Amino acid sequence: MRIVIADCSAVYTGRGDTKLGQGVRAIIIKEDGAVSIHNDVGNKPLNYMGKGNLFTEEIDDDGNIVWKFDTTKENLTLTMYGLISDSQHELILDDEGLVRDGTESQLQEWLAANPTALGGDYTLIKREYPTGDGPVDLLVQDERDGSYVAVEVKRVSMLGTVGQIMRYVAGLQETPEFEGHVVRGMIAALDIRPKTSLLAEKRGIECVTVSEAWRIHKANRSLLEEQTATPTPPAEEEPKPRGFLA
Amino acid sequence: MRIVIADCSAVYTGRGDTKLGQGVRAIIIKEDGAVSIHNDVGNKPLNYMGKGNLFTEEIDDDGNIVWKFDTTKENLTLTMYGLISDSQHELILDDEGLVRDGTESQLQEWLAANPTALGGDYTLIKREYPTGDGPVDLLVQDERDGSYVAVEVKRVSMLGTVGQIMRYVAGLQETPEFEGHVVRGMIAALDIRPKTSLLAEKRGIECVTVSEAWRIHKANRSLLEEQTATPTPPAEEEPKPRGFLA
DNA sequence: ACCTGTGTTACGCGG
DNA sequence: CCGCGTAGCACAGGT
Repeated sequence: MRIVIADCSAVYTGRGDTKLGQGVRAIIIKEDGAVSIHNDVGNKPLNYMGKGNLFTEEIDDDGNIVWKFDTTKENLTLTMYGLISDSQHELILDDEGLVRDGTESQLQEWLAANPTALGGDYTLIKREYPTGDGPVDLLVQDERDGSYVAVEVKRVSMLGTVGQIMRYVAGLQETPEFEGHVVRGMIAALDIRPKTSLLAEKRGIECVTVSEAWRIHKANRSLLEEQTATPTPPAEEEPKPRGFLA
Repeated sequence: MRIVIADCSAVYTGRGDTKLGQGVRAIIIKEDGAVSIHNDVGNKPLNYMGKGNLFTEEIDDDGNIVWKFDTTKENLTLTMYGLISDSQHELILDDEGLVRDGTESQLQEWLAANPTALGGDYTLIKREYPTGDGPVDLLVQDERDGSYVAVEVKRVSMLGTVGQIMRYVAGLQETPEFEGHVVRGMIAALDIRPKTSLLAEKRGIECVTVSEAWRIHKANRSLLEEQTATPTPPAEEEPKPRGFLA
């Protein structure tokens, strides 16, 4: 990783256009070619370019160093009027990398294995069920009346989720397989924003907050891990898809 | 800005949970307290914390330096097993900051002033029109048949836009003011993804790609700026919404 | 302080 | 390679 502190300005063209006036900033160039220009505020860089760009160095008419980072679609040009610091460091990456917990995919996995956590006698039809308008997170069947429910799983559910579900439900209702069947929409999330819940209600979409059940599940799970301490893998079998597809 | 290269590990809890194993990484602490931990790949930090956190330093039982960055809702703990480099730099920020061009809000402003660029005899009713399900970017009226059109403006329009419009149109159709009137939905964007365009079609939402007209508008605009060359402030006064400090 | 929407979102996963 | 959806999204702007 190369770290340069320099008095510089920058111009970017590509997905949008930006101009950055003169100032002293930190420029970070990573091993994979990714570059970012930081001021002394916030987490996001002012300008940046992903890996896979072509790096070139020139000197302009005024004797300033000009760095270019180009791809076929984007260009970042950095002009340096003065160099304050330039250092290189060898970073070592551990092979585990960053381990995340509590992601949406984990939530989805858990709900697929325990559909009753959705608050009814539900049976899983399929995860990532293709609706024709994109895949819905879970498709389940309500055993009480045989109706189908398209479930969108979220960590945090905001207004956009409602439109997303409306889209999926509309897609399913157009599918011949669901001719004559009732298809409803549902949001299952750790946190459903008040306005979202209101709007969902208006659109006939059921909202289920699963944070409490999830917390208990996680507690039990870590307890189990402690007790078993890897004598045998707990088999954690996922119920296999059923219904008309399979 | 303080830049530390160290052999370290990190634990984060808050919006999610993450664990970062031991490795040599770059730690950046900015003037406002924002901190980020970078490996040598990509633009995004492995771990980070926004400004406004409480920074504390301790020594653990093994003699390692432990840095904590805490807010009421989040905690980032960084343990350092070895220090490779530690430097401080004074960055200077120009008062212009980053100037963006081609943003969605500029697009919206332009289309509000030139609704015929939407490809018909349209008249602007209102920008950011409240639908009850959130404000729609533009509400225009089609002078040919008196129908109303809810326009969602995007730089790049993807599938989610369709659900967004469906939501707005549904919201408007429920409003008493539009009782008995036709309300349609429209996407106006520089780039509409093929699948998005297809789905929008299916849902009766019109798609207009305005990239060409926008390009011409921008060209004319910069030409105008050159000609006038600041004899009088071009009245074009933008309210000067400044970025970081204020 | 919370909610809402944009972003050169970045990034990973699937086709 | 592109499309699509998530993210500890970050961040700005409004209420």
